[in-house]
Amino acid sequence: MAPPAALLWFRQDLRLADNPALAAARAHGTVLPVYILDDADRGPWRWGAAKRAWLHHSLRALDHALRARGSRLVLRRGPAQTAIERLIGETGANAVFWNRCYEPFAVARDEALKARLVARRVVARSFNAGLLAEPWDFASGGGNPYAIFTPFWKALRGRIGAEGMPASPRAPERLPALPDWPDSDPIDAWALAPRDAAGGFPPGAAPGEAGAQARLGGFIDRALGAYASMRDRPDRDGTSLLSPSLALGEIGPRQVWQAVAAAAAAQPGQSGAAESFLRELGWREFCQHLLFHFPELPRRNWHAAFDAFFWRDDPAGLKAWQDGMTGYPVVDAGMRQLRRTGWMHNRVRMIAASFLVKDLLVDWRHGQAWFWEHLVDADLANNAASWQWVAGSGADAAPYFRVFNPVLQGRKFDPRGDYVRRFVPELARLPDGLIHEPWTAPAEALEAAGIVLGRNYPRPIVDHAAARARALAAYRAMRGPRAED
DNA sequence: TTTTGAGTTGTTCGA
DNA sequence: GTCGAACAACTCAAA
Repeated sequence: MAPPAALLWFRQDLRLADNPALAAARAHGTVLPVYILDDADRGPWRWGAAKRAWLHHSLRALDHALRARGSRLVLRRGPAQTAIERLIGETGANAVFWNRCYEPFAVARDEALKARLVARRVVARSFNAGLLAEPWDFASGGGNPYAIFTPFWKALRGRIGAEGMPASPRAPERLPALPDWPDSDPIDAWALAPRDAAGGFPPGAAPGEAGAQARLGGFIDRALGAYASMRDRPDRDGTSLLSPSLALGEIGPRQVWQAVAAAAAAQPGQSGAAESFLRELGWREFCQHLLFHFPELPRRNWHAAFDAFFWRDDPAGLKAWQDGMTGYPVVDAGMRQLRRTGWMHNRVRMIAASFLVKDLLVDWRHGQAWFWEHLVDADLANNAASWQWVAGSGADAAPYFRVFNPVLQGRKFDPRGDYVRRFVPELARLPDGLIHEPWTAPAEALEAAGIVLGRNYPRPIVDHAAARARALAAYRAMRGPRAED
């Protein structure tokens, strides 16, 4: 009789290397790799279209890699607990291994599942593959979760510096096949990548573990040295573009850390750049930390004072923002990059988010929902924490009076307008000096560029100076009642 | 317990 | 054109 199988439940860890649950499953016995499409568990935070499309290709890549090792990926859908118990019944598996997820629903679900499995005498063990440090790993001196990034980062950075990074398990070379494979859903039946979403990925990024590794290596060779300055330039390929891979665990933060730290050690001139990059990994950790300790983060203002904020109901403005038709070129370029590629440069995310929240005074949750649907790297913690950061309602957030000026930001970070030209082609023929504010262009310049404002490119839907003043007034009004106490 | 220093990413205004 | 200050208080983290 064949030894009982260990179920390896893939979740947001779609890789074979640096996968402690896989290593444990393999040590236990024959491995049954399974992925469960758990929409039923996720409530309102079912993954959006862009991420589902990425997931489709990532699962195919994972199955391919498993088959190259003599195994395969079994696909099931439904509530995870039902799917897992059914698989145990079908195969006689006596163990389940997984790497932890930290969204509130996942924590609750996995805890309940573990208790249930243990009661049935099934081994259930979980591991950390997704974070440098887990949310319960450390707290501030007072015992509270960190709420400010810098002390959080000092503590995390200091610990890794002192203790080093635990070694990552390697990808197994072979994974023995089961004598009988349980049924698997055909992936096409899941319709994760409908035709109109296909192909819309950022150039240079490829789904799957191998794609993530290639991207990391290329980034370190090509862009790490200049990261500190070039990371802010949407017109350059200066970022790692690893966010979609990190979001699904095609690569883990420890792998990224180790590779970047090794590059910095080999070339000491890069250590400053490497530190600034590692800091961004730190922000990812911080966001996870915040969500874990404040599960309401995607729904409620972290600063309760913002519950009294007066958001405008502006469907037309929201639609113009979503469509990349605000009349502010850098905002429109970003929003169109998002629709077309499923990704937006970080600097432009801030500019576009600031525009929605401060220039239009639209509730940050509307922006959060749009990003959730359209980002291939959608991550509940990053998305919620970052929108609240921009809105000013979040932990360690931008001060309310910090309102991005889309013209100045465009001139500063896209100085030649190359980024705008790529995504807003109707402006491509405007000279560099006018491309971030076409409404100020002389009539002959517009004519020469083939632009008729209001016809083939919109006039600004709000006047930024007036919108800024309105935003500051709205924030003052929010604070006002407290001042009278 | 109290105190002290500090806090990702900006903009505008006036000297 | 450049520079520093104001913008607003508040809460967190650590001593």
